[in-house]
Amino acid sequence: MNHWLMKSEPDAFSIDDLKRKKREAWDGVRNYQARNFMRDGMRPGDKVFFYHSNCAVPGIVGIAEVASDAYPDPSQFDPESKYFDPGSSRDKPRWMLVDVKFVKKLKRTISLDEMKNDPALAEMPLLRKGNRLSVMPVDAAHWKYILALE
DNA sequence: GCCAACGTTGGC
DNA sequence: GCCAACGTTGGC
Repeated sequence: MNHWLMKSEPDAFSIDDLKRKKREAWDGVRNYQARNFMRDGMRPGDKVFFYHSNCAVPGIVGIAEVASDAYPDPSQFDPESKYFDPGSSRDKPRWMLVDVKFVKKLKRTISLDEMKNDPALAEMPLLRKGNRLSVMPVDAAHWKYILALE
């Protein structure tokens, strides 16, 4: 089983939104590397750190679980959607997504600041300078370590 | 709101 | 295939 981290802006979709809806199609990813992680790396049952970005205290706020295999992101075909991609087609869909389901909220936010200041986490992809990926893998060791911080 | 660090696009 | 221009992400 693999572990992941997925970013979301809480103003757009927060951990509380996922808790309320229980399950959500993770649409709108328009980065090839992030797509490849979802398409090629994720399997149902994989665990996910839910990360809030672009907010007062960015950090890990909860845990989710991959709830489907990857399938074409419907929003790429919808001209009304802001995620519409005229370069994609139903024959050859460019963008894939997975469903994720709510597992739990952490008792507290494991903030980006805290992780940045922890030498044990220095090698996390999340903390690499300039990393803007919204979907990325998490080492099993880092996963375990962060859970213990809660 | 600013801007650094990217990724993508398109002219050549 | 290079690279300048442009758009986006996301911390601050």
